[in-house]
Amino acid sequence: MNALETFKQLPHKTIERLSQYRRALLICLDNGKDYIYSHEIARIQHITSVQVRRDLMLIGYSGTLRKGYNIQKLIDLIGEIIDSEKGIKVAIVGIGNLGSALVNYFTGKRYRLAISSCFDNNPDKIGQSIHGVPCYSVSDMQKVIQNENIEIAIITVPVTSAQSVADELVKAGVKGILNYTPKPIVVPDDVYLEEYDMITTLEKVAFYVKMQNENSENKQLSQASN
Amino acid sequence: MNALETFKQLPHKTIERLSQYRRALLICLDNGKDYIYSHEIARIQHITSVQVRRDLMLIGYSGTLRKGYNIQKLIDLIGEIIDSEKGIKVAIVGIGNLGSALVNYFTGKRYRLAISSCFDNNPDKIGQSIHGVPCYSVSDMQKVIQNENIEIAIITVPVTSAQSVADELVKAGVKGILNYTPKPIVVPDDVYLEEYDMITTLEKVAFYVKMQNENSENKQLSQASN
DNA sequence: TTTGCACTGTTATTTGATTAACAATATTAC
DNA sequence: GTAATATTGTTAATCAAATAACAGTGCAAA
Repeated sequence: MNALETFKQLPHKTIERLSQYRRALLICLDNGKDYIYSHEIARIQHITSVQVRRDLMLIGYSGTLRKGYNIQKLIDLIGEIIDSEKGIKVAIVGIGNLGSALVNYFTGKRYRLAISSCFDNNPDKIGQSIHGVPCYSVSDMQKVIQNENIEIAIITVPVTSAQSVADELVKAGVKGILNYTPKPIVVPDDVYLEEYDMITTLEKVAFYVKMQNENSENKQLSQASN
Repeated sequence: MNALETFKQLPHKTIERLSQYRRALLICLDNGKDYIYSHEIARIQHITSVQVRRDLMLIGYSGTLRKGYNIQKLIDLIGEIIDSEKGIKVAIVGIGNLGSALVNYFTGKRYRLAISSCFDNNPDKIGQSIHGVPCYSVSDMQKVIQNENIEIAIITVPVTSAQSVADELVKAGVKGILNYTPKPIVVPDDVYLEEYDMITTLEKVAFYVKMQNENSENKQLSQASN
């Protein structure tokens, strides 16, 4: 089995962690560090060192016994796995607060992912530059995406237009979509879709906080009755 | 085992889906629908109907054969599970674009979760109201959180101050933290922590897009050689 | 009736991810 | 040189989640 086949079968969670390892490693490199132990990476990421070693085993990287992993080499290998050689262009559709936050987040970083265009309906924004990224009208979206060869789109429009925007993006030929609206969208199988819903996450936190509160109330009650 | 114990053991993923079911159900209710089948819920959420029925089984809700689930009752039950009777107050720390987006997202909705305060260092923002939510100085954070009895905080500050903000929040007594900065933070065990990293998600999408591209290139190659 | 159908509800199986266990070995301390 | 130690690397076991299989049942149509 060649490298491509191996990488394709990496667990989804491992892919996520590799991205996180790399960011931690880049910081370590900046701090002048050359080698790092699995338990150091683990500590930064709040996971176990076994998990780290297992992930690195899966990508076929070997460290040096009692010396750890060569940071630069590991960064390079992770890059080989998750980056595209030619780079990938990303568009953001919907320049509200969330859209602006994302543009701001990503631009000027050293990633192989470039936010190359953004789209909105607001005439005040069309034609402007958002943190250095040109903003176009949504009506020009298909044209721009094809001309610029944009492969990934992030949807941050109001929930009501999420599906229609997604449909257009698919027509324009994007290969991956990241949907930040709270409504699930439908895309063909050959378009990779990732969805994230902030409300759900907050409600989840609230649930576990509630559970803990009820827990400690119960404890107090049972203590009082003793 | 009482209801509390049952709910506490629900799978994390089920909790997330319950939050999503409820939002879908509220929309159905607004549309004048009374009953809904598991496969209808499944279709909206892009999951299988078995998954839906299994989740509802876990929370002990029974539908009516050949009629489906009573939407209002199901909404109420989900509320009993994930909402706190008294409501929970939430603070947002860091009113950049992402912070504003979140305030905007949550306020005025019918959730039992209220964004009651936000915090920033920028003097232009302190004392102002952000989408109707008062903005205080970070230096007053502990005081405000305790006075207002805020239990959950969302961190959207620049990554460099994430940990120190978290430390203060813990000292102030929050029970749950949602960290949107790309760096993992450390909190005591009794504080529920949820972290989300947009860069990781985008890199993950990029990875799968890359895989698909290489896949189709290979296919073309092998077709060409035939 | 009674037969088929369209649902729900539950248990069993499979899959995916994490954790545990431990073998292998270079380095250090003595 | 030898024993102890700290590390990596791999396989085995466990845990969590999703899926499959199917039993149960009321309604509708014949």
